[in-house]
Amino acid sequence: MPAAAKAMRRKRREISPAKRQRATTQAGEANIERILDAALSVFSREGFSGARVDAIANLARLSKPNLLYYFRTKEDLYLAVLRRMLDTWLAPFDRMDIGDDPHSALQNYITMKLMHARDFPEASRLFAMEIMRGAPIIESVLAGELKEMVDRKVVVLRRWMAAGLIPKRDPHHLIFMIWATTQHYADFSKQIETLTGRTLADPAFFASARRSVFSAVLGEAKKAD
Amino acid sequence: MPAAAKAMRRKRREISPAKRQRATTQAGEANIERILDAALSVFSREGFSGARVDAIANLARLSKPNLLYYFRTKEDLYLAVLRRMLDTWLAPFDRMDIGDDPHSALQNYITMKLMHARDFPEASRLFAMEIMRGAPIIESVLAGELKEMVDRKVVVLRRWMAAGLIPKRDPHHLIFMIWATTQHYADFSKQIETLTGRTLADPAFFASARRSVFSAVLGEAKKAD
DNA sequence: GCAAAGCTTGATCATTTGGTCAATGTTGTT
DNA sequence: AACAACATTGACCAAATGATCAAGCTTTGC
Repeated sequence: MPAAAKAMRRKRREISPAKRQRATTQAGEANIERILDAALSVFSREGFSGARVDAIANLARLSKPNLLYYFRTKEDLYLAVLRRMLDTWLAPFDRMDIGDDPHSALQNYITMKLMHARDFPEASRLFAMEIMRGAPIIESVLAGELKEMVDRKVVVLRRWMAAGLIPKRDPHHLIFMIWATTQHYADFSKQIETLTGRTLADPAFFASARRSVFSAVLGEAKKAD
Repeated sequence: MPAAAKAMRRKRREISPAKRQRATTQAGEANIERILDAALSVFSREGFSGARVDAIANLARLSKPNLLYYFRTKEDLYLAVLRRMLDTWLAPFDRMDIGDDPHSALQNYITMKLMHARDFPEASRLFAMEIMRGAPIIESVLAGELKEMVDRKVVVLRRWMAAGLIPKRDPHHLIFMIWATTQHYADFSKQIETLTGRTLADPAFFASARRSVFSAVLGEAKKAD
């Protein structure tokens, strides 16, 4: 392959809505699902460069050329996985303030994030890796969609604080604290398990982690829960 | 190279004390320093597989074979970088309780961790990546050295809590919270900068981040500072 | 001044790996 | 049945990349 063509293909691509790969048959749909699952698993562990298309194909019980039939390039596949992950990542945040009082809104969000960390640690790790790489792919999402959401939440949080409903803090740091603490249980689960011998899968451990984050975010001694 | 020999070389190696690479001349020493710096930079961004020896060599202003003269293999280099990083990572934690009252001990540690996040974000990211990969290399350090340290700290924290000097919490979660929140500012700096337009390099932002972590860990409204 | 030890490099290998392609199989539709 | 669209694969390619090596260059110690 001529170097120029390759460079063209490798040109940074933004995350855009559809561009769905092939798939018409029901078998095809199922394959795509399996590929995306496998890809998430491998990418989140090995990173983009470390992931081998071959390994993903095997995990999805497909031959390599067959995988490449559904996703033309490794990068296309990576994009698809990222896009899918972003949806589940952004949705709960967007839904945060819907109703209720500040306390339950925050508690619900934290609980949801922790459940997410417990049930989809790979997605969390993939996100972390992408950010650590400098977010070359999802930069636009961060600066666009996510920033708008955050700006909105900041307004809400300030309102709550002004009304004395939650402790006064810098709203940005508050948000980062929730993200940092909850995602930590997914991203560093290996370390946590080595040090404590426990996992979020253990309900008692989940509960204590939840309480810990609650008290950090909402202040001391919420007897609730 | 025969596949068997390569497999042998790639066999998992533990982190052991010395095994210093070459270097006797002062020029050699300087080169090794430059190589390690460059390697940290590249590894922390691209991961082990994504990092190209060539790129590291260039960054260190050396030819690729010259770099390989100092570190026989890419893996040797990765090990050396990890080992060096672990030292600066573990030391402050080990020093945490030396004197003073609980509050200043924790405050000092948090401040130190935040400074570390500000000044050596690459080291933090490398650590994060290694853990997310499943810690294949530093597993033994986690289970050995680090676990012992943590166990000791947990005892101290419990004592402080029993004496009513700091709020009662699960000590493990407290430690994780400090790590998660402080390292978040290094590992996710890209996201933070995109969302807030600010960096820990900004003293005001550093101070507010510090305050945020303080109040999360030590409870509300420490009027100090 | 000179040998020995350390350092540097251009050229070159061997392997890995993302990606292609032609040929073949399978499924669904009329 | 037969045609078309979709799916699958073995064989293969070209580029990237970790690693080697012989030959030359510097520095150090005596």
